[in-house]
Amino acid sequence: VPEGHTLHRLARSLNSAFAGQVIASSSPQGRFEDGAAIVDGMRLIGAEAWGKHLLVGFGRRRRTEHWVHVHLGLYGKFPVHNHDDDGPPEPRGALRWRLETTQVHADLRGPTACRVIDEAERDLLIGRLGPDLLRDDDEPGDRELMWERISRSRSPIGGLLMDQSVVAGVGNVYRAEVLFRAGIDPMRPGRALSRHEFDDLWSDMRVLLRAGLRSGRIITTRPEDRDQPKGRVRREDAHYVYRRAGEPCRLCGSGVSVATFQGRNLFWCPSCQG
DNA sequence: GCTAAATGTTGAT
DNA sequence: TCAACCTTTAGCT
Repeated sequence: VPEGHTLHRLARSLNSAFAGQVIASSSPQGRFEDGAAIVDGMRLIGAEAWGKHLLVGFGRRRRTEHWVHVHLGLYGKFPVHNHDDDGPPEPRGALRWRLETTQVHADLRGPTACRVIDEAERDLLIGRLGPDLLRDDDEPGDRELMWERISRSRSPIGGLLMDQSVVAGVGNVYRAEVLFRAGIDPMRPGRALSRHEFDDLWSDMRVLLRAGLRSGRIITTRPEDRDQPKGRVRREDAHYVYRRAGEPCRLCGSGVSVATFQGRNLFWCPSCQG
Protein backbone atom coordinates (compact mmCIF):
# COMPACT_ATOMS: atom_id res chain seq x y z
CA VAL A 1 0.00 0.00 0.00
CA PRO A 2 2.96 2.36 0.16
CA GLU A 3 2.96 5.31 -2.19
CA GLY A 4 3.64 8.76 -0.74
CA HIS A 5 0.24 9.23 0.88
CA THR A 6 0.69 6.05 2.96
CA LEU A 7 3.90 7.33 4.51
CA HIS A 8 2.39 10.70 5.39
CA ARG A 9 -0.47 8.91 7.11
CA LEU A 10 2.00 6.72 8.94
CA ALA A 11 3.97 9.74 10.15
CA ARG A 12 0.72 11.20 11.46
CA SER A 13 -0.31 8.09 13.32
CA LEU A 14 3.15 7.66 14.85
CA ASN A 15 3.06 11.27 15.99
CA SER A 16 -0.34 11.01 17.61
CA ALA A 17 0.66 7.79 19.37
CA PHE A 18 4.25 8.58 20.42
CA ALA A 19 5.33 12.21 19.91
CA GLY A 20 6.77 13.60 23.14
CA GLN A 21 6.74 10.20 24.84
CA VAL A 22 9.62 8.19 26.18
CA ILE A 23 9.47 4.88 24.33
CA ALA A 24 10.85 1.38 24.56
CA SER A 25 12.51 0.20 21.36
CA SER A 26 13.45 -3.35 20.44
CA SER A 27 14.12 -5.62 17.49
CA PRO A 28 12.58 -9.01 18.30
CA GLN A 29 13.81 -10.33 14.95
CA GLY A 30 17.34 -9.19 15.75
CA ARG A 31 18.10 -7.54 12.43
CA PHE A 32 17.84 -4.03 13.92
CA GLU A 33 19.18 -4.90 17.37
CA ASP A 34 21.95 -2.30 17.54
CA GLY A 35 19.84 0.49 16.10
CA ALA A 36 16.86 -0.29 18.30
CA ALA A 37 19.12 -0.22 21.36
CA ILE A 38 20.43 3.26 20.51
CA VAL A 39 16.98 4.90 20.74
CA ASP A 40 15.59 2.64 23.47
CA GLY A 41 14.47 4.79 26.41
CA MET A 42 14.68 8.00 24.42
CA ARG A 43 11.91 10.45 23.67
CA LEU A 44 10.28 10.25 20.26
CA ILE A 45 10.50 13.86 19.10
CA GLY A 46 8.58 13.52 15.86
CA ALA A 47 8.01 11.51 12.70
CA GLU A 48 8.02 12.96 9.20
CA ALA A 49 7.53 11.67 5.67
CA TRP A 50 9.57 12.69 2.64
CA GLY A 51 8.16 11.00 -0.43
CA LYS A 52 8.11 7.30 0.40
CA HIS A 53 10.68 7.68 3.19
CA LEU A 54 9.85 7.89 6.88
CA LEU A 55 12.13 9.63 9.37
CA VAL A 56 11.57 9.23 13.09
CA GLY A 57 13.50 11.57 15.40
CA PHE A 58 14.65 10.61 18.90
CA GLY A 59 16.45 12.48 21.67
CA ARG A 60 17.01 12.57 25.40
CA ARG A 61 15.51 16.05 25.70
CA ARG A 62 13.87 18.24 23.11
CA ARG A 63 16.59 18.06 20.55
CA THR A 64 16.72 15.26 17.98
CA GLU A 65 19.92 13.25 18.41
CA HIS A 66 19.17 10.32 16.12
CA TRP A 67 16.92 9.62 13.19
CA VAL A 68 15.55 6.23 12.29
CA HIS A 69 15.16 6.00 8.54
CA VAL A 70 12.45 3.57 7.44
CA HIS A 71 11.45 2.62 3.92
CA LEU A 72 8.56 0.18 3.60
CA GLY A 73 9.50 -1.03 0.14
CA LEU A 74 6.87 -3.08 -1.61
CA TYR A 75 5.17 -4.77 1.30
CA GLY A 76 6.49 -3.35 4.52
CA LYS A 77 3.95 -2.57 7.27
CA PHE A 78 4.10 -0.39 10.38
CA PRO A 79 0.72 -0.52 12.13
CA VAL A 80 0.07 1.22 15.45
CA HIS A 81 -2.06 -0.62 18.02
CA ASN A 82 -3.48 0.12 21.46
CA HIS A 83 -2.95 -2.44 24.17
CA ASP A 84 -4.21 -2.96 27.72
CA ASP A 85 -2.28 -3.10 30.99
CA ASP A 86 -0.85 -6.50 30.11
CA GLY A 87 1.29 -4.78 27.47
CA PRO A 88 1.69 -5.62 23.80
CA PRO A 89 1.25 -9.18 22.52
CA GLU A 90 4.22 -11.51 22.31
CA PRO A 91 6.13 -10.74 19.07
CA ARG A 92 5.28 -13.16 16.27
CA GLY A 93 7.09 -13.76 13.00
CA ALA A 94 9.69 -11.45 11.52
CA LEU A 95 9.30 -8.30 13.63
CA ARG A 96 12.08 -5.88 12.71
CA TRP A 97 11.30 -3.08 15.12
CA ARG A 98 8.83 -2.57 17.96
CA LEU A 99 8.15 0.79 19.56
CA GLU A 100 6.09 0.83 22.74
CA THR A 101 4.70 2.86 25.59
CA THR A 102 2.36 1.69 28.33
CA GLN A 103 -0.62 2.35 26.06
CA VAL A 104 0.43 1.72 22.45
CA HIS A 105 2.85 -0.22 20.32
CA ALA A 106 3.91 -0.06 16.66
CA ASP A 107 5.28 -3.09 14.81
CA LEU A 108 7.50 -2.70 11.76
CA ARG A 109 7.66 -5.69 9.39
CA GLY A 110 9.22 -6.28 6.00
CA PRO A 111 10.90 -2.89 5.40
CA THR A 112 13.52 -2.31 2.73
CA ALA A 113 15.33 0.10 5.02
CA CYS A 114 15.48 0.49 8.79
CA ARG A 115 18.61 2.17 10.13
CA VAL A 116 19.77 4.86 12.51
CA ILE A 117 21.20 7.92 10.78
CA ASP A 118 22.46 11.35 11.85
CA GLU A 119 21.49 14.84 10.74
CA ALA A 120 24.03 14.86 7.88
CA GLU A 121 22.76 11.56 6.46
CA ARG A 122 19.22 12.84 6.76
CA ASP A 123 20.13 15.95 4.77
CA LEU A 124 21.78 13.75 2.14
CA LEU A 125 18.66 11.61 1.85
CA ILE A 126 16.28 14.55 1.56
CA GLY A 127 18.68 16.23 -0.85
CA ARG A 128 18.46 13.45 -3.38
CA LEU A 129 14.65 13.50 -3.42
CA GLY A 130 12.59 15.62 -5.77
CA PRO A 131 9.69 17.74 -4.46
CA ASP A 132 7.10 15.96 -2.35
CA LEU A 133 3.69 17.30 -3.34
CA LEU A 134 2.22 16.24 -0.01
CA ARG A 135 4.48 18.44 2.09
CA ASP A 136 3.15 21.89 2.83
CA ASP A 137 6.65 23.33 3.10
CA ASP A 138 7.22 23.02 -0.63
CA GLU A 139 8.44 26.11 -2.42
CA PRO A 140 7.30 27.53 -5.76
CA GLY A 141 10.85 26.83 -6.97
CA ASP A 142 10.27 23.10 -6.57
CA ARG A 143 7.82 23.11 -9.42
CA GLU A 144 10.25 24.95 -11.68
CA LEU A 145 13.00 22.51 -10.76
CA MET A 146 10.75 19.62 -11.71
CA TRP A 147 9.79 21.27 -14.98
CA GLU A 148 13.46 21.84 -15.84
CA ARG A 149 14.26 18.24 -15.10
CA ILE A 150 11.41 16.91 -17.24
CA SER A 151 11.65 19.36 -20.10
CA ARG A 152 15.35 18.63 -20.55
CA SER A 153 14.97 14.84 -20.53
CA ARG A 154 14.72 12.41 -23.42
CA SER A 155 13.44 9.72 -21.00
CA PRO A 156 9.79 8.70 -21.18
CA ILE A 157 7.52 10.65 -18.82
CA GLY A 158 6.31 7.28 -17.48
CA GLY A 159 9.83 6.66 -16.18
CA LEU A 160 10.45 10.20 -14.96
CA LEU A 161 7.36 10.17 -12.72
CA MET A 162 8.70 7.03 -10.98
CA ASP A 163 12.12 8.61 -10.49
CA GLN A 164 12.14 9.77 -6.86
CA SER A 165 14.73 12.44 -7.61
CA VAL A 166 12.30 14.03 -10.11
CA VAL A 167 9.24 13.86 -7.86
CA ALA A 168 9.05 12.10 -4.49
CA GLY A 169 6.14 9.90 -3.45
CA VAL A 170 4.65 8.94 -6.82
CA GLY A 171 4.49 5.17 -7.43
CA ASN A 172 3.12 2.80 -10.03
CA VAL A 173 -0.56 3.51 -9.36
CA TYR A 174 -0.34 7.30 -9.40
CA ARG A 175 2.02 7.17 -12.39
CA ALA A 176 -0.44 5.19 -14.49
CA GLU A 177 -3.54 7.08 -13.37
CA VAL A 178 -2.24 10.61 -13.60
CA LEU A 179 -0.94 10.00 -17.15
CA PHE A 180 -4.27 8.52 -18.16
CA ARG A 181 -6.19 11.50 -16.78
CA ALA A 182 -3.87 13.82 -18.66
CA GLY A 183 -4.21 11.82 -21.89
CA ILE A 184 -0.43 11.51 -22.18
CA ASP A 185 1.37 8.47 -23.62
CA PRO A 186 3.73 7.14 -20.90
CA MET A 187 6.43 6.66 -23.54
CA ARG A 188 6.42 10.30 -24.61
CA PRO A 189 9.81 11.88 -23.84
CA GLY A 190 9.76 14.42 -21.02
CA ARG A 191 11.07 17.11 -23.35
CA ALA A 192 8.03 16.60 -25.62
CA LEU A 193 5.60 17.84 -22.94
CA SER A 194 4.35 21.39 -23.27
CA ARG A 195 4.54 23.69 -20.26
CA HIS A 196 0.78 23.63 -20.17
CA GLU A 197 0.65 19.83 -20.10
CA PHE A 198 3.22 19.77 -17.32
CA ASP A 199 1.34 22.31 -15.21
CA ASP A 200 -1.87 20.30 -15.55
CA LEU A 201 -0.03 17.10 -14.69
CA TRP A 202 1.52 18.71 -11.63
CA SER A 203 -1.80 20.08 -10.36
CA ASP A 204 -3.62 16.82 -10.93
CA MET A 205 -0.88 14.83 -9.22
CA ARG A 206 -1.24 17.10 -6.22
CA VAL A 207 -5.01 16.73 -6.18
CA LEU A 208 -4.83 12.93 -6.39
CA LEU A 209 -2.10 12.61 -3.76
CA ARG A 210 -4.00 14.84 -1.36
CA ALA A 211 -7.18 12.84 -1.89
CA GLY A 212 -5.15 9.71 -1.10
CA LEU A 213 -3.80 11.31 2.05
CA ARG A 214 -7.31 12.14 3.19
CA SER A 215 -8.95 8.79 2.44
CA GLY A 216 -6.03 6.38 2.74
CA ARG A 217 -6.96 4.94 -0.66
CA ILE A 218 -5.90 5.74 -4.20
CA ILE A 219 -9.13 6.60 -5.98
CA THR A 220 -8.69 8.35 -9.29
CA THR A 221 -11.94 7.73 -11.16
CA ARG A 222 -14.61 10.40 -11.46
CA PRO A 223 -18.00 9.14 -10.22
CA GLU A 224 -19.52 9.27 -13.71
CA ASP A 225 -16.82 6.92 -15.03
CA ARG A 226 -17.47 4.20 -12.43
CA ASP A 227 -19.62 1.14 -13.07
CA GLN A 228 -21.33 1.95 -9.78
CA PRO A 229 -21.31 5.75 -9.41
CA LYS A 230 -22.95 5.85 -5.97
CA GLY A 231 -21.89 4.69 -2.53
CA ARG A 232 -18.50 3.52 -1.37
CA VAL A 233 -16.07 3.18 -4.26
CA ARG A 234 -15.48 -0.51 -4.92
CA ARG A 235 -11.91 -1.66 -5.50
CA GLU A 236 -12.65 -2.57 -9.11
CA ASP A 237 -14.01 0.95 -9.70
CA ALA A 238 -11.10 2.88 -8.19
CA HIS A 239 -8.81 3.17 -11.23
CA TYR A 240 -8.90 3.96 -14.94
CA VAL A 241 -6.03 1.75 -16.11
CA TYR A 242 -3.95 0.45 -13.21
CA ARG A 243 -4.26 -3.36 -13.10
CA ARG A 244 -6.99 -3.28 -15.74
CA ALA A 245 -5.05 -4.88 -18.60
CA GLY A 246 -7.39 -6.31 -21.23
CA GLU A 247 -10.44 -4.65 -19.73
CA PRO A 248 -12.31 -1.97 -21.66
CA CYS A 249 -11.15 1.62 -21.14
CA ARG A 250 -13.70 3.55 -19.06
CA LEU A 251 -13.69 6.39 -21.58
CA CYS A 252 -13.30 4.85 -25.04
CA GLY A 253 -14.03 1.15 -24.53
CA SER A 254 -10.90 -0.14 -26.24
CA GLY A 255 -8.61 -2.58 -24.40
CA VAL A 256 -6.27 -1.33 -21.66
CA SER A 257 -2.63 -2.28 -22.35
CA VAL A 258 0.14 -3.51 -20.08
CA ALA A 259 3.87 -3.75 -20.72
CA THR A 260 6.93 -4.27 -18.57
CA PHE A 261 8.93 -1.06 -18.41
CA GLN A 262 12.01 -0.75 -16.20
CA GLY A 263 11.00 -3.89 -14.37
CA ARG A 264 7.50 -2.66 -13.49
CA ASN A 265 4.10 -3.14 -15.03
CA LEU A 266 3.01 -0.08 -16.94
CA PHE A 267 -0.71 0.30 -17.70
CA TRP A 268 -2.21 2.69 -20.25
CA CYS A 269 -4.92 3.13 -22.88
CA PRO A 270 -3.23 3.36 -26.29
CA SER A 271 -6.26 5.05 -27.77
CA CYS A 272 -6.85 7.74 -25.10
CA GLN A 273 -3.18 8.47 -24.40
CA GLY A 274 -1.73 9.92 -27.57
C1' DG B 1 -5.02 -24.73 0.75
C1' DC B 2 -1.71 -23.23 -2.44
C1' DT B 3 0.74 -20.09 -5.58
C1' DA B 4 1.89 -15.89 -7.73
C1' DA B 5 2.07 -11.19 -7.87
C1' DA B 6 1.95 -6.64 -5.80
C1' DT B 7 1.47 0.35 -4.56
C1' DG B 8 9.67 -0.30 -4.16
C1' DT B 9 14.46 0.04 -3.61
C1' DT B 10 19.16 -1.63 -3.05
C1' DG B 11 23.07 -4.06 -4.16
C1' DA B 12 25.26 -7.96 -6.45
C1' DT B 13 26.12 -10.21 -10.98
C1' DT C 1 18.84 -8.49 -14.96
C1' DC C 2 17.97 -10.61 -10.67
C1' DA C 3 17.63 -11.78 -5.70
C1' DA C 4 16.37 -9.99 -1.42
C1' DC C 5 12.98 -8.10 1.75
C1' DC C 6 8.84 -11.72 3.89
C1' DT C 7 3.08 -9.39 4.00
C1' DT C 8 -1.19 -9.47 1.85
C1' DT C 9 -4.44 -10.54 -1.48
C1' DA C 10 -6.34 -12.48 -5.69
C1' DG C 11 -7.12 -16.30 -8.18
C1' DC C 12 -7.20 -20.92 -8.80
C1' DT C 13 -8.02 -25.78 -7.06
